[in-house]
Amino acid sequence: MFPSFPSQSVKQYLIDLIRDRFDIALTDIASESPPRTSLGDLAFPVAFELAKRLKAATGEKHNPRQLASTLASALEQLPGLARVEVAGAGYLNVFFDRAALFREWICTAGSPPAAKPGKLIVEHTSINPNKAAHIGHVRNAVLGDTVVRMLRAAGETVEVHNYIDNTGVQVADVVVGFLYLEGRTPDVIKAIAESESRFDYYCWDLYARVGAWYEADKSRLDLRARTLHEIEADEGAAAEAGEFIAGRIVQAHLATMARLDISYELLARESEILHLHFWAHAFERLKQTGAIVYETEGRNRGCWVMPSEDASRNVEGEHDADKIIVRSNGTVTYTGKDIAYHLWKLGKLGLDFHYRPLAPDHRGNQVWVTTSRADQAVDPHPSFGNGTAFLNVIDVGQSYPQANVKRGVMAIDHDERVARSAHLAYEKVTLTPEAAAELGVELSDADAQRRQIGMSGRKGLGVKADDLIDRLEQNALAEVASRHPDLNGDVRKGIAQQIARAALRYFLLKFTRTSIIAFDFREALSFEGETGPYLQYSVVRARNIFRKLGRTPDQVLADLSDCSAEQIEAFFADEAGDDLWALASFAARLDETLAAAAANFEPTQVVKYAFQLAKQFNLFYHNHHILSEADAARKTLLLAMADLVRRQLERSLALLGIEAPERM
RNA sequence: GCCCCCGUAGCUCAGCGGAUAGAGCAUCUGCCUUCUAAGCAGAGGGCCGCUGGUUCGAGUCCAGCCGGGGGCACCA
Repeated sequence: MFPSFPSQSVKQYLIDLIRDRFDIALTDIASESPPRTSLGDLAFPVAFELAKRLKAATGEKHNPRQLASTLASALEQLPGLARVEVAGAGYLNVFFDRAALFREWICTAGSPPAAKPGKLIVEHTSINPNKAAHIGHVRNAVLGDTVVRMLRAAGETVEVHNYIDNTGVQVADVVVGFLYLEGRTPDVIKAIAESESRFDYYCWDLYARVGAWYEADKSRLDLRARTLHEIEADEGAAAEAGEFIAGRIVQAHLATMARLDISYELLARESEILHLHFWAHAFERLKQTGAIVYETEGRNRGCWVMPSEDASRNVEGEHDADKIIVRSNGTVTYTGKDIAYHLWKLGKLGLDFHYRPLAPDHRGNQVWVTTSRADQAVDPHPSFGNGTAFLNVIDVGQSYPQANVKRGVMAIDHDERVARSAHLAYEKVTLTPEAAAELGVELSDADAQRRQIGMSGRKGLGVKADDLIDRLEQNALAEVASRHPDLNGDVRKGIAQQIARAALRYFLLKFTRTSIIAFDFREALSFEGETGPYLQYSVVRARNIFRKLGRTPDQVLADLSDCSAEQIEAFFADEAGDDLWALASFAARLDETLAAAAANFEPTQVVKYAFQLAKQFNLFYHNHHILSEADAARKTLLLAMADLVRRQLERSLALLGIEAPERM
């Protein structure tokens, strides 16, 4: 148990009360936070709803205010409440027993939530392994990683996958660049990787050059097709080069993500899905269940298609709503392969990968990667797959194929737990014209008129993740050095890294998933205002109070038993006491915030809560100089407040993948 | 043509059907001999795109429209 607001128990009591008194069955009732603390801790507009339901049931009109008043007198019997008031046109405002709740919050130490059944498989990052990661990829990874942290904190078992498309067009393009544009052999590519300090940056540039090279002579696209085929068949120099390049770039991506405290349990590679014939198995299943049908006539003649739920949408001359899974030439589409992969995720394929260990991650946890070679397989390995649902963090542009994948999987396994599977779609990161200019991009007139410019790996246009993190760390280091000249270099560097990580993660999470982020350097590089470092700073301030005091929070909290209920009551009594209570009770609302955020897969809700809590804490810090407080009991209570908020703030930050340094 | 997302302060964005719509940035004004000013306080700034509808109550739900972005392959 962590400190929490007892809104659920009050709500349930009201539901029962209404059922007994009025014979009206409400499954859930709305509650809200009153606009001011003086109006109470919880408000229920339930009397309005009740009046409506009573009128529908009996035909009689009821005054909401009167109903609220009836409910209020009954509700006051509930232990833990100080009083209940009726306000406005019929609001039921509940006031908690502050002294009792505060003592409870201070004493609840916190333990993990009860484990929920099943296993969620979260796939995120999944960057094409052919070039350095850019800020858009980082949004994906930070979002996915944060959702994983939230789900785990909410009691879910989560397995984290990073899908490696090592046999796709993008890898093929870089292979074409090395083999044909630059005329390298696989051995020379390996030598370049050794001599270049940033192989991923080299590939970034090369990929852009290949795009222009195709553009200059379209017949070169034949090389892409040939290379892609060789990679898929695992033959020749192209396959060797592709395997090497993808492997190296994946290492670079893992290193970049480690800087943001992001890691994975399994890297699932597309090459295995091909070589281990996942599709052949899935094909049989899909045919058996009738999920796909063979077309003998019409536009899709000779194809296996997944019929649209709504056949009327197949209009002559328009796009076909049926999704082709196997082409008339017998080859399978991406959607088909992805259905096979997702059937594996749910343990419904009847086939498994082989696994081999990769290096441990930055926290020392073993990372595994799939392999198609039985001789490379290492046993024992953790049990991968067999999930009850999958969650895919993929940008919103993939909504249509993702919907088709889920449809295909559900056709075979329509378990309600599987139905929880979802595409966690998020919008892209674009560049402001200013940011593009700073990257040295020449804008066309049309682009200059726009408010945002899309990033393009193909054009080499984008903010590289490591460049941005470097700048953040550099700026943070300069700030730390000026504030703490006494600290040694390594400590300063460590603090700067924590600050940089917080700034970037917070920046990417403060926008809701559906909001396009127009990347602006000034905003992203800021450490002031609504930023990650602001939150860290709040925690550091709270810790500094105890450091200066020379006692630990536990020692101080032991003193709390010396405080009488009357003293705590008095502490929260007057107008200033209302403000103190507002802070304490807001700090107790993390769990309900987390529950809502996890249910919506929306980290922004935690972000806004944490920022709000930090802001309120900073005001408290400013208004109450704790260490100079003369009244011993009051000082103890102020310290207890500071520690309660600090604990909840640190928990909130941990959900966001942010740690507060000891000093900053 | 169909589908999805967005439209809220000068800018960037929050806002579970509920009480007087908020924050950061920017502008202006105060506050460092104190537990760190990466901070705090204050001021100005809003037909919540438009029009209807549902509701005791709509920025929030529904319909239509306007504007911006994305999607609708025998590509991935």
